[in-house]
Amino acid sequence: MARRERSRLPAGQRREQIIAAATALVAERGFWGLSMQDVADECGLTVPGLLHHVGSKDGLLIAVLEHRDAEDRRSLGEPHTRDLRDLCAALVRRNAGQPEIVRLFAVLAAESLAPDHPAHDYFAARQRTVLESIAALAAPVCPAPEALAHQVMATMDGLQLQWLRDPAGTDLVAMWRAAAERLFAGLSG
Amino acid sequence: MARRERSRLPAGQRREQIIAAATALVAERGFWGLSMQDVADECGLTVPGLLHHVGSKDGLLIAVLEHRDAEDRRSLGEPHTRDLRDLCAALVRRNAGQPEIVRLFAVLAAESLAPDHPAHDYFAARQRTVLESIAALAAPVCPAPEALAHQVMATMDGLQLQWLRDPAGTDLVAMWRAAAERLFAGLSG
DNA sequence: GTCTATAGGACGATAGAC
DNA sequence: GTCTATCGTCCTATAGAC
Repeated sequence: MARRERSRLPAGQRREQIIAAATALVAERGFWGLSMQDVADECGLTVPGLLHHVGSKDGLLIAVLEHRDAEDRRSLGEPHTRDLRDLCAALVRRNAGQPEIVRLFAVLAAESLAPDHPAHDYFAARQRTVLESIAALAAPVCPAPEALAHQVMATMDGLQLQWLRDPAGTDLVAMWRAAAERLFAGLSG
Repeated sequence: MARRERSRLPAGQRREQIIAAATALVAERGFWGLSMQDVADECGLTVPGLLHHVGSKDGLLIAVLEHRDAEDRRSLGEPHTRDLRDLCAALVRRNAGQPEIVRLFAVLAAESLAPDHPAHDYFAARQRTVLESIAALAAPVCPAPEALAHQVMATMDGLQLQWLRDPAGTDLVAMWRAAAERLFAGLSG
């Protein structure tokens, strides 16, 4: 990566730029493999300049994840007002258009299994809420909503990994369509 | 981790010890997060002593993966002589007893999405062969064996991630049993 | 087969000037 | 808001003795 031009920016813009650069680099290398130097270079900053904005390397990761959450809330609306089948399809369609974000989550989800990873608690909480949301949506039409929730989440995560590993030879939306048919076959809804 | 006693060992035993230690540490931190110093400490060696056996850090990872492959071949027998449903159940049962190995693969599978990761090609090839094996087993009893293969692999990988994140609150074998019912419901076999 | 010694960097973070 | 300078630590890898 070439070092960019240096210039003075307002703090808000600079922060956005930093988060965008860090998102790409964390998706590529994970958190353990991320270097502040690379992020700084990408932004046309020195490392102390970068640290002025995010405080520490952990702070940078937290900023990235919080920014993602805000984006998600803005774009997805109220999940509990939708049908489970439609919600999943919409989610898959959206993910198919932003492989870099999907990769960010895939890499961090695995890396953060380690209890001392800075995103460990974040991903533990995320798993709980995702499973609960799916189960709540499935409850009216399924006799075992928790079991279905586990399977739905697993299928989405697993298919995404396959797709990220072979984006050219693989169609995420098509794979999900086929999988959903089996997943939702017996539902009364 | 405390530094162990130093002693001279035959090369074969030392290699096994190194691979065991590295397996645990890679599962914990991934490859980018692995340090040769930690592996050496765990084995009661200095870093140059460790490098004498594995050549380089990449060489250590390759040794770990090759050792896993050998173990798998020894323990699983000929996969194509079995029924798909039974094979999956056996695999899940086995994985439920070795969370550390499952974590090794989960972490490396995500990390190795990066094209310059030393295990990138390994995991790309692995995905191809796993999908082909499942599809071959499914072909006699399923009209769309490739689609089923994607879904079976995705479900196993995804459930394993959920289980690793919450081993106490989650039962891998039970989750798979419930999922398999939906997965294999319409099969003619 | 294992060591000591060391090269040669990269790392995250801080202090303080501007 | 960004810099220079620097600290102390960690890293992989090599050379050569034993």
